[in-house]
Amino acid sequence: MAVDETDKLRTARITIHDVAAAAGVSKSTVSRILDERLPQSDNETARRVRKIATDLGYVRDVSAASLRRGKTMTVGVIVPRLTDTVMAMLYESLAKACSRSGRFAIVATTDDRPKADRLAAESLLHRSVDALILATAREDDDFPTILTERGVPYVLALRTDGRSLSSVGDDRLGGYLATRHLLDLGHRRIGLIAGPSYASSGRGRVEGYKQALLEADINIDPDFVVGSTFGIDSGAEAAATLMNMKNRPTAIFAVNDNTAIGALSMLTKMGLSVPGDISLVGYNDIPIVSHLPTPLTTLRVPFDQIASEALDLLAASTIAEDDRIRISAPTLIPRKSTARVKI
Amino acid sequence: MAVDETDKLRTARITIHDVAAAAGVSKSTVSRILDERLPQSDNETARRVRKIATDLGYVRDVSAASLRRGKTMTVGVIVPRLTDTVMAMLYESLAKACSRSGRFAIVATTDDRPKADRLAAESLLHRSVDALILATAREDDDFPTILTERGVPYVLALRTDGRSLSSVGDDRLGGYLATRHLLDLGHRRIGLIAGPSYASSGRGRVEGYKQALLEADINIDPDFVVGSTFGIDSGAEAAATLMNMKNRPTAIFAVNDNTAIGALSMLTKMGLSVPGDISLVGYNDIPIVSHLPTPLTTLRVPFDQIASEALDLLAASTIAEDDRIRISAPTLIPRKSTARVKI
DNA sequence: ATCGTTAATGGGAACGTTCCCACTATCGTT
DNA sequence: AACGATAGTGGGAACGTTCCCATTAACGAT
Repeated sequence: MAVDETDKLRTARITIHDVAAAAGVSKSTVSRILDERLPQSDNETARRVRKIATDLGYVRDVSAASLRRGKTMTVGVIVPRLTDTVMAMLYESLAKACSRSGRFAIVATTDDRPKADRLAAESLLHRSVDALILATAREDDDFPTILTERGVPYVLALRTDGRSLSSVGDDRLGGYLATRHLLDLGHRRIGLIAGPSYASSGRGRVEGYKQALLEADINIDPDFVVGSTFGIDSGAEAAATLMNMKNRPTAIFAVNDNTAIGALSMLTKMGLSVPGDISLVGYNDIPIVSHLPTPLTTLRVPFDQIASEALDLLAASTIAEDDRIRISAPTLIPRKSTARVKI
Repeated sequence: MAVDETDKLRTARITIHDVAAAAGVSKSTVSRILDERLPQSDNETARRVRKIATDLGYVRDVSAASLRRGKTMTVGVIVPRLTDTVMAMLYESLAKACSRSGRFAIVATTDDRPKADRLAAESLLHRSVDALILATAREDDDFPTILTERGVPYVLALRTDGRSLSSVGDDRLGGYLATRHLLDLGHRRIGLIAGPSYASSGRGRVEGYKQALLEADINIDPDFVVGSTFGIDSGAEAAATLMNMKNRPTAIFAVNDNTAIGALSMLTKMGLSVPGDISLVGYNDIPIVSHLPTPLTTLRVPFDQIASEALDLLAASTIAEDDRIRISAPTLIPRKSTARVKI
C-alpha cells in the first residue's frame, strides 16, 4: 500500500487539479495564482496555494500551457555552428538571458551552408518557437523578408542587414579602437585581414580601421586590406599575402580571433616573432586567445549585453524607427601580441 | 474580403480539422495517416490526405501532440559549457542524431559548477524532455541515482560512472595509441598531463598510457604523471612541472587538446621547440589544433558514433548487462607535433 | 448464402492548462 | 441604509492532438 502510494507519486504527474483539491479551491484559482505573468498576489489563499504547490512538487506542464496560451516561451537561435566559439558564447549568453525571463533558448545550426538557415528555421518553427534570433545574416539575403511575410518575429544578432531589428556589437568602434591602439604604438603600416564582405560585422570593423587611419592622416593602401573568410586557414593565407609585400606592414589587425590565430601560425612559420617583428590584434576575445604562446590583444565583445538587447527588441511592441538596431560597445583588451613599433 | 482570406491563412494555424474537412474524411483518419510512428500506408485516401496536408501547409502542433502523447520527442543534453569545443562537437553530433529520429536536442550548461547539473536537469525536465544525456558524469556522483529514482531515462556520454548506461570513447585505447605512437618514434621518457581524477575519460587515457609503457618494458615514473584540470592554464603549469625535472621527458601526452595547447604555449615560452626538442600529443582533434603553428598530433574521437550509440541506448527497452557501456574507438591523427626522438 | 476475420473509418473522450464569464462577497460612498 | 464599484472565486469551454471504441465494408472460407 505504502509502496503503491510512492509509486504513484513517482510516475503520475501532479496536476493543477491535485493542488486545487489539496488546497480546497478551484483549479481556476490555482491557475491564476500560479500564473507567473500576473502580478504576484499575496493573499492568504495565494500563499497557501503556492506552499501546497511546491510541497506537492507541482510543475506546470509546458505542453498544456503552450497549447492553451498559444505561446511556448521558447526562442529559437540560429547560428552557423556551435564549434565556432564566438557562436557558442553568443548562444550561452542568449540562453542565460532567456532563462532570466522564464524562457528557453533552443538552437539549430546551419553548418555554414549558405541557405541552410531556412532549414534550421523550419526545424525551429516546427517546435513552435515564439521568435527567432539569427546570427547568420548576410548583406543580400532575403530570408528576413520571408520571415516577416510569414509573420515570424525575429531579431538579428551580431550581424545586421541594416533593415531588420538587430542587436550587434559596435564593430566600427571596435575596428577603430584596434587600429588606434596600433597607431598609438607608433605603427604606420597596418595590414588588415578584412573578413568576408557579406557580414556586416566584418564591414564595420573595416570602416573603423579606415576611419582611424584617416584621422591619423595616413593614406589607406588598398593592398593592405586583404579579404578572407572567418576561418583559421584564411587568416594564415592573408597573413602570408601581407608579409610577402615589398614594403610590408609592421602590424596586422585581423577581423576576428580565428583569422588572427591563423595569422599567428603563419607568422611563426615564416620565422617572424609577434610582437617583436610584427604586432597582431584579433577580435572577440574567445577564451583560447589569452592562453596562446603570445596572448593576443583583442576586442572583448559584450555578448551578455547583446543578448539582452536582442530579447528586449523581441519584447518591445513598438520600436522607434531610429532604435531598430541596438549597438553595444566592445572593449580593447591589450595583451602581449602588440608592442611599440621598432624604428 | 480577399484580404481577409489571405490574412487568415497567414495567421490562423492550419489544423488537422482543416485537412480533414478538405479531404472529406474525419480528423481521426487524418491523424492516423499522418502519424509518423505507424507504418506508412499507401492507400488512395492516405496519398490524397498527405497531398492535401502538404498543400495546405499543415504542420503538427507539437504542444498538442506532446500533451496527448505524453512524449515531447525532445532530448535534454547537459554539458559543462558549449564554449568548450569538445562539448560543442558532442552536442552538434547529438543534435544531428536526434533529428534523424525525428527528435530534437535541447541543451543546458552547468558552467563547470560541480552540482549545477541538478539545476540544468531541472530546467530541462521543466521542458518535459523524454530523456537526458549527461556529459558531466563524475566518479563519485550520486546524481545518476537520483535520476533513476525519479524515473528519468538518461545516458551518460563521453564519461561514465561505470554503472549507468553510457556511450563513451575508448579512452584506454586512445591513451595506448598516443603513447605507442611516441614509443614508436623512439621516445622512452614520456610525460603525461593526466587530467582530473573524477573524469573517467581522463582515467582511461592514463591507463592506456601505462599499458603501453608496460608493454614496452619501461618503468612508470610517477613523477612523469602530472594531474591537471581540463583547462588550458593547467596544461601550461603541468608542462612547466614536467620540464623543470632534472631528467625531463622527451615527449608529452596531454589528456586533451586544451591542456596540450597550454603545454604548447609553455614550451614555446620556455624556448623549447615542438617537435624539435619535445614531442606533444593531444586528444579530441578539436578544429583549431590542426591550424596551430605546429599542427598537433592528436586522437580523433568519433562523436557522431558516440551520439548514435547514446540515442540507441535510450531507445532500447532492455539492455544486456554486458552492453550497458558502449565504447567507440578513436583514431590517431599524426601531425607535426611529434617526431623521432633526438639521440 | 452465411459466417468469421480483417481492415478502414468516424465519434468522442481524454491530455493539463488557460481564460471567459457569471457569481458572490466586501468595501467605501452618498 | 442602499448603492455601485471592486476583488476574488468557480464552472466550463476551449486549445489541437491522440487514442479508445464501436461501426461499417470487404473478403475469403465454409
